[in-house]
Amino acid sequence: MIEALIAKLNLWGTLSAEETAALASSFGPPRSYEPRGLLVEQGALAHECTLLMDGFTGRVTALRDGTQQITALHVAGDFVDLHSFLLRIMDHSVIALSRCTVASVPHERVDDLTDRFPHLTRLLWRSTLVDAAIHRQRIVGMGRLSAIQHLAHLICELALRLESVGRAQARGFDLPISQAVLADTLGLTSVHLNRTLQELRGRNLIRWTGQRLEILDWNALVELGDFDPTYLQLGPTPALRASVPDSRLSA
Amino acid sequence: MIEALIAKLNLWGTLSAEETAALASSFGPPRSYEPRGLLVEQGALAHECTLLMDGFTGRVTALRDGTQQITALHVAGDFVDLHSFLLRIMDHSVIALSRCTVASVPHERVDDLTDRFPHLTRLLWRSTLVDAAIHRQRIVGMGRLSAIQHLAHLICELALRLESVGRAQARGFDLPISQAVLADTLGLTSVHLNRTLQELRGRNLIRWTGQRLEILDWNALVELGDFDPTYLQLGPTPALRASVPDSRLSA
DNA sequence: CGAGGTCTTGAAGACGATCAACAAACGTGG
DNA sequence: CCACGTTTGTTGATCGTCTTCAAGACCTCG
Repeated sequence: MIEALIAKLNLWGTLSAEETAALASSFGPPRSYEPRGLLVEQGALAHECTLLMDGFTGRVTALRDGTQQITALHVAGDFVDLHSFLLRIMDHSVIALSRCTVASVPHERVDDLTDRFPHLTRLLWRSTLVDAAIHRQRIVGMGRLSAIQHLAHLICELALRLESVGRAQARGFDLPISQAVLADTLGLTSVHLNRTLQELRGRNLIRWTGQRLEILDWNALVELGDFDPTYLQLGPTPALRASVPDSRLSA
Repeated sequence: MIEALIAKLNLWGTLSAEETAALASSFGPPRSYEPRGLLVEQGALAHECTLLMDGFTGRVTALRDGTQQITALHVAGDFVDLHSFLLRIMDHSVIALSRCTVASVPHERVDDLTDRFPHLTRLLWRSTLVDAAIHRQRIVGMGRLSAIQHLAHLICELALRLESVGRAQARGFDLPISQAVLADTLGLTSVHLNRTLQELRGRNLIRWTGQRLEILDWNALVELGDFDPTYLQLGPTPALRASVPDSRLSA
């Protein structure tokens, strides 16, 4: 269950057997949430950090006027609130966007781990830095890209993040979330997101039927969204992607 | 010079004399930049972390089409690229937005500090988590607030961040940056930012003549921008703010 | 004094929001 | 297995915020 996390951390700097064991043994029993389930509440005092093992969750901040903005999407292997360990009071909620399963580590345990394992600490720290880099891409997308460009960018990002934990293939990935969620992520209305999605389908770049999002033209998506995967820090360019035929060139 | 940083870290968990000394002695000599000066380049391999001691810098990501988005503003006491220590290759540039002075720590030195001082490590880590929280507020602002609301929010944020390092008073603060910079930060055109600024001035909320930004009605700005300072993690509500008369109530 | 950057203004247009209604899909219980 | 209510997806028409393009005023500093 937590192999996704271990694999992710190992991508950046190998964990010793001792570190791996200490980390793996820190998690409590897995538990599940239904879509819309609340994992952590905005304003609450956190006392544990939660790892997403399967499904999708998101960071949601609710506005006075009743609207909400999703500031981050999480995939398997992501900590949904590792920052709560040092920030304690949550500046946003975390909710389930699909059926999902998670496991948690008490803050005292993280404290202990960071006291004993500087190397592991740096790797955990690093994972929060990648979160921040992803935030920045969202800012760029909202500030300087059009709706369709930003959506293309987000799809590329999700594809690579999911692929890095074995949850996506070159052809596509499961994305069992609603259009409304995607709209709240991109800062659009669900009406406009729907139209943007149709545009993307009309251009034969993607297909998205219920669960499965199929990528029909990876290179065109990358081009459209001005997508540069460097910020995801996934190491050497994933082999899979490199082998996808450039259908734009052949078109 | 680096007291701003020390003070900031001490806000969250006191540093021992040894930790303070080790940190303080890690910085190289101060150096200065003129506006538009390039501190770190997008795509470059970083080998040191830079602390801003005075002035303003920003994280800039350049788009293919020639536009740019500023994803973060830094004030005195902020590390401009602490994340480069663990991410190495920069996903954005850092440029001077005003005349400013900085000092740097080699990555090896940070490595050494994080090996020896777990507590200090957590405080440094924490500062990057606050950066991320600020990113999230920018996302919320761009996604769900109007231009004038987002601008009000940003002004509130800058006021508190500057105040926490002694660079702002209740009446206002120096903000020697151009409107174009502010526009790139909020994801607007400079034309529209200018008009939004005039609206804010017209409502008698702020005055901004050259250098000095004067806050005429703090409470109205907070209300307009839906500003909740929790995410800045500045500890107990600053006394200064609490003592500002509520001119909206008295109006 | 000239030059470049910054600020300001106007007019027109586009992208996305809003409002409203309906269709389709889903899960649940009768 | 169908009936039902609820959530999700889709479409149309209109509106508004912000963009774009263009030009001119101002300002600072060599």
